[in-house]
Amino acid sequence: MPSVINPTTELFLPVRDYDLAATLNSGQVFRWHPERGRPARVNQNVQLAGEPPALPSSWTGVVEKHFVRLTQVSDGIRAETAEPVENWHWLRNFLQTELDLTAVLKTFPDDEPMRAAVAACRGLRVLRQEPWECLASFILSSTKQIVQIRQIVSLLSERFGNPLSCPSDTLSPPGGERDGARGALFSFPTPQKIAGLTESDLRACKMGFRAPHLLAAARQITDGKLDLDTIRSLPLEEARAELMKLRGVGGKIADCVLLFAYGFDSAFPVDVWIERALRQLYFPRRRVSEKKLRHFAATYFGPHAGYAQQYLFHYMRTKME
DNA sequence: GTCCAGGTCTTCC
DNA sequence: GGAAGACATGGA
Repeated sequence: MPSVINPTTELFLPVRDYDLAATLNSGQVFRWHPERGRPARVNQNVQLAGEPPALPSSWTGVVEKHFVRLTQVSDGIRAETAEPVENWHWLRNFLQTELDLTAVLKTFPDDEPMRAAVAACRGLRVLRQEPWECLASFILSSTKQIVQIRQIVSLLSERFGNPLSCPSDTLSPPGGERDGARGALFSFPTPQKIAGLTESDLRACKMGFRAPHLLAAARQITDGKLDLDTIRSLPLEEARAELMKLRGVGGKIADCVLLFAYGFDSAFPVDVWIERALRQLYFPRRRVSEKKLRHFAATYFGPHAGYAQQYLFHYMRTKME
C-alpha cells in the first residue's frame, strides 16, 4: 500500500541560519513583498543585546504556479499556499533550505571584506529559480534600478500572467501598483504568451529598449531554437555561451541566470556594484583593468564564488542605506 | 535639471 | 582590446 499524503496548505520547514529577508531582498528575485502589518527587517539575524528578535515577518510571492506566504520564525520558515499541496519539493528547492550553508561559507576566502560581508548578512541564501522567469527578469534588468525592475516585472505579470488563488486574508497592498506588489498575485507569463505579443505590448510595460530582447528570447524558446532545460546539463562555459547567443544577454546577465536558476555556484556576475566593491575592498590603491578584475573574481573566491558574490553585493547595498 | 541604474552592442581609434 | 556613445525610463 502506498502511503497516502494529505495535501495541506501549510508547511513548516525547519532550518537554521536562514535570513529570509536578506535572501528575498538581495536583488535575486523581484516579486516578493513584505506583508503589510507584518514588517520585515532587512536582517533578521542581527540582534542587538537586550533586544527581542523581530519575529515573525512575512513575505508573499510566487513560486512557479503557487502563490506563497513565507514567515520567518525562530527555528525555521513557515509556508502557506492558497491551494492544498501534495508535494512541497518545488518550495524546498526554490528556498534551498536543505543546503549546508556552513560548508559553503567555509569555502569563502578568509579575508576582512568577506568576513564583514558574512557578518552583515549571514543566513543569506542563493535561491534556485525557474529559468525562464530568471532569464526574462535579468534581460529586463540592464541599467535599471532594482525598484524599477520590480515595477516592470510586476506590470508584465499583471498584464500577461494568469491570476492565482490567494489565501483569503491576502489583500492587494496600498501603493502596490507603484512598488509592484500587485504583480505578485499573477503567474509570470510563459514564453509562449510573450512570444505572441508585439514589441509595443511589451514597451507598454515600461521596459524600453529591452522589449525586443525579451520578445526575441521568448520566440527562440517557443521556436525550439533555445532549450532552457538542456542548459542545465551543459558545462558552465558552454551553458554561458549558449545564453549569450541571445540578444541583450552578455556575460553579466548570463552569470546571473547560471547562478540563480541553474545553481552554477562558481558563476560570478560582475555588475556596477560588484565592480565597485572589488575595487574598493581589494584594490584600493591601484587602478586595475576590467579584465584583471574579472580574472581575480574568477579565481579568488573559490568553488562557491557566486555565493560569495551575493554576500558582497548585499553587504555593499545595505551598507549604503 | 542632472545623474545614474544588478548592461549590451556598435563604432572608432 | 579598450574607450565612448546609444539605448528608454524613472528614482533620487
